[in-house]
Amino acid sequence: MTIYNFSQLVINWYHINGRKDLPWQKNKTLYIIWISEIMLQQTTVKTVIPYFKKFILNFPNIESLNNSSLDEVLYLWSGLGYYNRARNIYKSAKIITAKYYGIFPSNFSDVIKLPGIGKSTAGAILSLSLNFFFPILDGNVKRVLIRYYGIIGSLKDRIIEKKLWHITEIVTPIHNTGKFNQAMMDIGALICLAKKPKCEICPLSKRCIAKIKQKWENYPLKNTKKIYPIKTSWFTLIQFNNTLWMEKNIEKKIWKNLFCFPSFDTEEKALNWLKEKKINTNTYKKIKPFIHKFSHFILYIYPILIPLSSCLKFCKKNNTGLWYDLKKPQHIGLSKPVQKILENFKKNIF
DNA sequence: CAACCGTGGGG
DNA sequence: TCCCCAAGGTT
Repeated sequence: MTIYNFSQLVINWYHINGRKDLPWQKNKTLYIIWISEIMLQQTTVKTVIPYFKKFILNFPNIESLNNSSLDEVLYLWSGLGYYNRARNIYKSAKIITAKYYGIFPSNFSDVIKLPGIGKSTAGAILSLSLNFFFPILDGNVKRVLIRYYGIIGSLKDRIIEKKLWHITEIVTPIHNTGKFNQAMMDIGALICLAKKPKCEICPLSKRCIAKIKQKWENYPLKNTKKIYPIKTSWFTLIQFNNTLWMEKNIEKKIWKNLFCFPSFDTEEKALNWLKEKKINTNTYKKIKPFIHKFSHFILYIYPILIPLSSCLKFCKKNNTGLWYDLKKPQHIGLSKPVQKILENFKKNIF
């Protein structure tokens, strides 16, 4: 099959079956596509949609982002994960304002220099928004190509990665690049599923090597599974009336710049810290522990509740602590476990 | 360059 | 329940 036929099959399929009504497809400006592409990194469409709508409503353009605070951006990102993406969007808004007069750049070398934008995302932004000729290589495209061409290997293999880039550069058409790229992602997300692909409705099944060999499970080869370490964290919920004490994660790598309860990897450290702050540790109440799974480790969270009868002053470097008001929540970034604890607290479960 | 960076959901 | 995966990029 010629390359022309490959891209033509994909584009023809797109005209009938492709997704054209996603929230970021109504007005495909560089800004809209940029935000959506960042949100969609390693995240499903279903999860992204409500976050995207809320984000665009609050930040309709680069200027609004530039005039905002990082806390406000992280507030709208809370629960979505991979918070570096939000920090990079904020950084990018500053860069775009300073370097490009507030207008999102439209040439590849400028776009890819922005933090959080790699080769594939840069290509996606420019092709989906402006129909520029740039190939992409996301998880969807990788899976479609690796099956269609019957490539033996793991997605983590650098050589496979390079080979796939070479192929996507060849199959991507010069015209209708935007439609083609969208179609490849649609086929990957709706048909060429990781598990149980729907080959019977796939426009590429006729010459797909994985389909012909009846071995889609082997494309791509599965990675050897890793054992994830287990870590523990004691969350100290210091309560005064309707407020809880929180501190911004500065030095911690995880949940950086988000707010969290003072946390310690052992109960002893938590108790010592409380004693340092002259808080009576005889009255604290243990709350049911729960597990939070990350992509690379498992965290056992042990919340302990310490009600105060009078408000204490805490010192935190750079004034990055605050009394979180449950009745009038500050706009700050919160991780999922912290959000869950706050919800339970509001429901009076503790 | 392998490890790091979150979270939700499907099978 | 458990395991794997999902529109990646950075260090």
